[in-house]
Amino acid sequence: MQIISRLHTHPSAEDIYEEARKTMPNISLGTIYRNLDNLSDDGVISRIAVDDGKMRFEANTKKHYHINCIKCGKVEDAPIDYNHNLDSKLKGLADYRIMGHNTEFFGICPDCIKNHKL
Amino acid sequence: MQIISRLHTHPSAEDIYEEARKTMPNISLGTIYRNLDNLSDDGVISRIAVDDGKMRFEANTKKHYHINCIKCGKVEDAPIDYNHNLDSKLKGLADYRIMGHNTEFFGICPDCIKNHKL
DNA sequence: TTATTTGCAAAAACTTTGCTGATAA
DNA sequence: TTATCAGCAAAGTTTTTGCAAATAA
Repeated sequence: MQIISRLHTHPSAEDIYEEARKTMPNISLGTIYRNLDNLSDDGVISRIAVDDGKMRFEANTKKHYHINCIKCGKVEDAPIDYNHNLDSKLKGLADYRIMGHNTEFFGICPDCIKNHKL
Repeated sequence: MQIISRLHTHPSAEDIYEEARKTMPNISLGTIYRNLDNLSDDGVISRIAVDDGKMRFEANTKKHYHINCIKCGKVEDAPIDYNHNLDSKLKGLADYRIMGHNTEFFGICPDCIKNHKL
């Protein structure tokens, strides 16, 4: 938990594992996944699904959006508020019991623009 | 391509494989993945990342949103328009070169509400 | 013939699970 | 002591890849 709070990088399980091993060299990846599951079931951390196939985690459980660089894969918080209004709007249009939404912006980050990476 | 156009269910690679085997019994999953990659690189189909770990595909390449049932996993198009304005708004706030966004609603579908599945 | 695509099987990437021993209550 | 959690390794799921044979240009 301390590790996730400390990292502001939206780490994957593997990232957290690497970080954890610095202080607990014998910890296993299975333990990381199990604790990540427990923490997110308890609502203490949140899971982020990015289009790159791996789950990411963060300590910020407040609803907010992310922005993902399609070149380097970096994920950051988007500087824009969660639109609760959108959920209300959809409630009137769909027969679903709407519980929320996730919005993920994609684009090219300043670093990759500067390095004109392809 | 015909298969994806015909199915309106946002199928996964596995779903498309099952469907393809009905007419081409010897087709392999590797071929499905390769063609799915080619088609989406060419922009003829689009990829949808849902939080359940597998990619889904659809023939509709027009920007739109999805709604995902957290009980049965079903994915449908959300009856709400893409908000181009949101991209413009973020362009003024972030140093990213914004290319678009994906919004995925989550909730419980009518069928699962009716069957009060847990 | 030359280039492209396929089937097949193996491997890769990410995540989950079973089991035994360690730790905590 | 009894319940919970960890390490380890095996297995599960989804996706990618190497290669020789088949097909298309």
